[in-house]
Amino acid sequence: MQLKNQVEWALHCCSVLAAVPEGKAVPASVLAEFHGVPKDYLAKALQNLAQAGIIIGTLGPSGGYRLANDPADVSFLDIIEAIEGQRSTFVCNGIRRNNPCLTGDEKRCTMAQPCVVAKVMWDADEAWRNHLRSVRLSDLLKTLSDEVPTDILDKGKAWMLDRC
Amino acid sequence: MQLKNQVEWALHCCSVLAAVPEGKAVPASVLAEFHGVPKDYLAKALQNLAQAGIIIGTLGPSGGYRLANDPADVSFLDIIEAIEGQRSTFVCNGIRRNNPCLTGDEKRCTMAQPCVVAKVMWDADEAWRNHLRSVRLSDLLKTLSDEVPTDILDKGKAWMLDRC
DNA sequence: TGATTTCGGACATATGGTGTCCGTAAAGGA
DNA sequence: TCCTTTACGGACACCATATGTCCGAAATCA
Repeated sequence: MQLKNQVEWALHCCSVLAAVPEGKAVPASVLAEFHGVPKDYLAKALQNLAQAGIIIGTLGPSGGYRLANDPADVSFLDIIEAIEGQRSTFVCNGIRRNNPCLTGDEKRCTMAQPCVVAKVMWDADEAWRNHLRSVRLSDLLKTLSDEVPTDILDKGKAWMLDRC
Repeated sequence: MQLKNQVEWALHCCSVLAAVPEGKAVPASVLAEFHGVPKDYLAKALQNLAQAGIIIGTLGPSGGYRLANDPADVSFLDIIEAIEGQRSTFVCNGIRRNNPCLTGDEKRCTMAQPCVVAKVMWDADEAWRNHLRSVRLSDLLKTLSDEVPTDILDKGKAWMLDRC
């Protein structure tokens, strides 16, 4: 069980878009070159982010992507769910139903209430999501400015502004 | 991103083994029929559980599987990791390294400290695991005896004892 | 000895992640 | 108006993994 590589790309791309001056649009090709990932495949991930309303794509020269909302309003979970979908990591196939020593009525009675195994798994998923919901892009930017040398951060920004 | 079906099967199998009288061994074929899943593929999952030291397999007639430890000492996480492995759901491919506007020295400096994006993701994984670590097979048995009608539970136990 | 069981490997198939390519439409500049 | 740039959407190929099946070997017990 493993998240797609696109999740890592999407998180880093959103981090970049949050750091870029408001109004500037960054083309997918620039984001791809900056992160060293295949442009066409990254484009798919960016399309998903756009469909989820996290970023906005504009056409034509000087077009590209920009954040749709304030970085404080975008959580890690928003970005991850835009790429991975919202379904839980655990799917209950209801194998209780296959119990060979139950009558039809008893099966219906059993299946009427949720599976206790599934409930534990779904609670764990909820703990995972709660943590990811609590971290916003603004928090990420703050941590970055605290932990990464200023000149390296500025170098990246300058490189980015130079081509959008 | 989705857990294997084998995880569901393994959890339900361990639940059954925890409910069976001590000393009794349940063959893989019986567990497969009880849950209505393919025997040969379930056998692979049970082998993983055995290698992880969660269950013990004994050969020959009247052989089969039994729990290796007290149900209070077996967590959901133990079972899941035996099937899925222990690696985190998020893998950091270090795309920071690909930043095209950094010198070799600056890349080394950047990569020296952990990626802040990855740290958030790993913390979320840890929250997931902490919840699964906190739930034991004994808790599951207790919930089952609370929420499932006694006659249905007994019917299953009788069916199981009848063939092992 | 023969039946039963786990164990381990080999193999086939299905599904989904990864990556590429192409045509279309929209936007801006010459 | 024409050309370039961009996002958008679909189609396709490739590959890793999940799923499922089969077989032989070794161990155990009647």
